[in-house]
Amino acid sequence: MAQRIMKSWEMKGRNLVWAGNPADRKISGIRCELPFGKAMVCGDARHCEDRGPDSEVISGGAPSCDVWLIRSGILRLQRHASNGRRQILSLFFPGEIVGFEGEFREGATVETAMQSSLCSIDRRWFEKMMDQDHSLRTEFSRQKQDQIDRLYWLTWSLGALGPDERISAFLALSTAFMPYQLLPDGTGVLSVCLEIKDIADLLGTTVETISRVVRKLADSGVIEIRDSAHFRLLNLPSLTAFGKIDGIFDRMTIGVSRRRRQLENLAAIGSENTVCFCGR
Amino acid sequence: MAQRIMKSWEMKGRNLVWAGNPADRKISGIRCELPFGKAMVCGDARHCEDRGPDSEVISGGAPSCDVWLIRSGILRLQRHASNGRRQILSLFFPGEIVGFEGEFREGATVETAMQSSLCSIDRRWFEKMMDQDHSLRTEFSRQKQDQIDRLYWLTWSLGALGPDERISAFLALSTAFMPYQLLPDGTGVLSVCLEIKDIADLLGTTVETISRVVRKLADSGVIEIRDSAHFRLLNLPSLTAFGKIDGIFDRMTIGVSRRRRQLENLAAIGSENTVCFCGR
DNA sequence: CGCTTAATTGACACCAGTCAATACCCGTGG
DNA sequence: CCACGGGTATTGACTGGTGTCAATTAAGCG
Repeated sequence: MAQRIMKSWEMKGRNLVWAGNPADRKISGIRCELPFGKAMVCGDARHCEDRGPDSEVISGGAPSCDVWLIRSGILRLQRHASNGRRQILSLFFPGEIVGFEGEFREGATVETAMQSSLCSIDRRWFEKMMDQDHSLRTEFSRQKQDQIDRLYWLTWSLGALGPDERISAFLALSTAFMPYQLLPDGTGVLSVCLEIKDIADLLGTTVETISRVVRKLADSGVIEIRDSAHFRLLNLPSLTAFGKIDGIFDRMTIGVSRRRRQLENLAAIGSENTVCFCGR
Repeated sequence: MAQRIMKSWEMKGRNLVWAGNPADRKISGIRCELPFGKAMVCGDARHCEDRGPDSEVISGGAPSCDVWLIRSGILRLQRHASNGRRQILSLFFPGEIVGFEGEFREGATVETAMQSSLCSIDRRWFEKMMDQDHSLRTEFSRQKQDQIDRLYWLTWSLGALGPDERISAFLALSTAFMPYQLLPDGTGVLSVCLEIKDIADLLGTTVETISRVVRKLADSGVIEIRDSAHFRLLNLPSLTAFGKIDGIFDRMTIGVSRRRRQLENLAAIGSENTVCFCGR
């Protein structure tokens, strides 16, 4: 079974949907929703979009009239420097809402980092709901806080850690937001679904350095390289230790995991027993 | 007059209060308040504290039962790495509220970066107000957004820019949150009220590099070094250009400036015509 | 005036980015 | 089935910037 899944990943290449939620397709094209506390944010199928990788979602200056809910995939917030360098400031994950409050200033853009399914929500309506519904506010500010935590980590590791430590930490964190197939022996196979260039630009380093560091990690027996996009993590604890995220791993991943689980449950049980507010 | 003020800065050294608001002392020891929209957050004098530099305000893991309003001074959010390196993740300025929502995780601490006046607010009460008062929510989320913008800038410049560019940008930005005395000829004298070490740890570099870069800037005629804490900025536009903050300078400083102005006005006009909710 | 501390300057080394060459993967076409 | 080509990943050689360490100078303070 694990073999079969691996196979499908290999066949589809980098841009894949989450493994383990075949039910995902059940709601595709019908309705996309997200429970926020007791409330439910949704838009109907007309406002769902499947985007290929590197598709622009929010462009710098222009204030979009829509807010976006990520159903699947990963978005990146990036900014280009005049020297041609690009820095990815943040990644956004399924269940998160982006584009509310003009959070993205001139020069910064939000794009899909892989094939993603997005759902547009009317901004006005969302604002109204935010003001009325306490549980929505709670969930939203929790999201915000998660994003800030990630940003804190990135800032900290860019400023205080070396590329090798950052990469180790990222690999460890990836187990929470990329396909990670646990094996019987406790190790697991990580399927990197981001382009290496994106990872390099996120971690403030280069693809060459990543390649070197990954090889060094393999040589020291912490990971095993299956191919350029699949690593078997032999020693996750030492990755987290070397990456200096011992104490904050859970805190940084719990939100993303929870939201993903919610989306999966939603797909599985259907939406008959949930309240649904719609922005259209 | 400008001379007199300079003198007083020199005499008091690094740890000074904002110049230009002598009225500040009027409310000291009586009451500290901050207008949030129509509402007003305040605590009475018993809950105001003057802290010297390097005083711990919020310590990592332990959840404080209080929220803090900064009346004057600057706080720093920092995190220590095991290699002894420290990264400052964010600075907080007068008018800002810190400590709400367990924003600061284990390992991270909030300390005063200079002499600061803080006002403690009851957490429960603040939560209640946040839920009831729309204008307070608006102001608070605006603050949050400002902080995130600053964090974005820091992340971006740590990842994509060199130390010299970061330092130039920081000098330019400093004109908005440190004493900056405009001179008739359009230049101005910046009084750096943070320790150099703090700046180094914020910008992910070292005091030596800062010293070298500052000298290079002086040699190229962009700034003039009066003493180690006072620089005359001869060419602010070229600082912002070299620091790559042309388009975002206003956006990054307007919030801090506005809040400072509000505090000054408040001190000047007194509080007789403002509504006051008190957390105690 | 001398002590302590911070700021500056200098010398050095090394990490990591840059550029270039090679190897690898994968699809195409013969 | 193999040969070929385009693109990506990897490896290598090199260099420059920047952190590190140490020495000097300046500043603050009793």
